[in-house]
Amino acid sequence: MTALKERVTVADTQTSNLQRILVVDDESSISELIATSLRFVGFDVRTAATGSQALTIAEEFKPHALILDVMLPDQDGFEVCRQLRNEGHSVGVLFLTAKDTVEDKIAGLTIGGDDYVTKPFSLEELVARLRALLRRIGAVESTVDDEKIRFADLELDEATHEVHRAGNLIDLSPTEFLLLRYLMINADRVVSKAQILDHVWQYDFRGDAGIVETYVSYLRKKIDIYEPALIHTVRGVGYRMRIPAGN
Amino acid sequence: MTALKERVTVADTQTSNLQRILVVDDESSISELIATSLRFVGFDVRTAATGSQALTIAEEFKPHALILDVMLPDQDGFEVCRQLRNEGHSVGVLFLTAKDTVEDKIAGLTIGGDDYVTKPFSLEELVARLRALLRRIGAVESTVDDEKIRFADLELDEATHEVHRAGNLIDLSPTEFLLLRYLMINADRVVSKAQILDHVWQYDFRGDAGIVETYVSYLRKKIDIYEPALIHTVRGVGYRMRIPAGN
DNA sequence: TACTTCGCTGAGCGTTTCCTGAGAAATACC
DNA sequence: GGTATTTCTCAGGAAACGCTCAGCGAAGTA
Repeated sequence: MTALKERVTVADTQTSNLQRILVVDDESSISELIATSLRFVGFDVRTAATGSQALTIAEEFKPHALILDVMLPDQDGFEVCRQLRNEGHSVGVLFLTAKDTVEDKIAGLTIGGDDYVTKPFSLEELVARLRALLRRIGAVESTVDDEKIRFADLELDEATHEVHRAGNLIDLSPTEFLLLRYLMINADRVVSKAQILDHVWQYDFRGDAGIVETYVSYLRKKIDIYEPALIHTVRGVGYRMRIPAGN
Repeated sequence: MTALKERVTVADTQTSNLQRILVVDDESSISELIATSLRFVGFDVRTAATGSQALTIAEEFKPHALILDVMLPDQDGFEVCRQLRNEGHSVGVLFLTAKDTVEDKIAGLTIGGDDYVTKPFSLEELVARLRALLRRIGAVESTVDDEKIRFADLELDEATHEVHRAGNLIDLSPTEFLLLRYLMINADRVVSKAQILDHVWQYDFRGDAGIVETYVSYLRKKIDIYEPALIHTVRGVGYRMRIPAGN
């Protein structure tokens, strides 16, 4: 599951064999952000701004999963979900909620394999959660993908949130975990600090790109105390995971 | 009986080899909640809102068991049960009752292998009771399942409600028991506090997720006074049962 | 070599997350 | 009816985390 494999050119035909995701949010900036990101990693994406629009599009698009804001102008996300399922569609739903959404609105969401992500989120996390959801509801073609990403002697397990290097368990904070995940997915490619910021940090982060340096530093102290070093900086460009060549 | 084995992709065909459960409740929110949850753990589920509808569906669906509200708009659950059995169907029935249902209505229910659960219930409990019922009436293909869940030197017996660690009997309250059960079923995976709340607590619980922390604390004081500690918190994500690696 | 830019990392601080004890309220038990 | 158990809330404190900043070193440039 490398980035290269994911970077498929998405034909906008109905009959692609990609996983179809319907993104529903009334803020177009949000839905476009998500849509662009999902298309880039190989999903077939449509967007809707209202609940009724979502139902109409779902009718013919037949998405494998929905990313659904709970706050919509016409009806709330739960209602959309209910109607959709009453019509027999068995889609997974990833709800988007504000951080301060009253807890009892969220109650029960995780029962059927659905999940929720609070705004503001980071794209890495959103995609990871979406993939986990698709796996759970069985919409993925049983890839041997056992929820693990590997590079060299590094192993990152999405289900347990564990990272091992050369057999040793490594303890990472949530942000460190997301950063490492992003680097590993893009192994052998250079990723800029701006890219990292856009994917790993929440989309409303307004800080300096210098924080990436700090977190790369943290990571190196945890995973590159082993030989050989895997995280390499490409001066003036960004960072790159790679196995150093013999020379 | 691990969570992974339960996480079967549910084909929506009539002729699956899954256990068939008919859920009968006039509140669609309840029946949908139950149906979703049961489908997720690998049952083939149908729902009905009235007694007569239940009889009609049972005719062709031939469920292995019913989950049946005793309060239905047209006739009461016992009557539905009686009619069904007069027609020769030998299904197990798990009744749903309000907490204040007069005891003598419930009396005698458990004689024929049936059982009842009071509303509001927790999904963990409902599923556990349903499984026990299916075992009793012999509808389950005699899995070697001896009603015990084991993890490391922990042993949880569903039949006796007893928990042992390293041979020592451990006394748990009902909620502690359910929580431990949920953690053990999902051993080696991270479960979020939201997931725990949705599965272990009653569906009408409207409190803070902080209560999960409290109960995890109780559990630790009872089962993790032994070495090694099995309940681990994954900061920012949730909890996880695991045997600490040697290193 | 001297200068400048870029990146690395340790220190510090405010915030969040988590743990746990104490006590009130509800429930079950005798 | 009274007692014990259980459930739940709350709040203090400890630890982890996210982030900023500043100083230092390394890499590029003239």
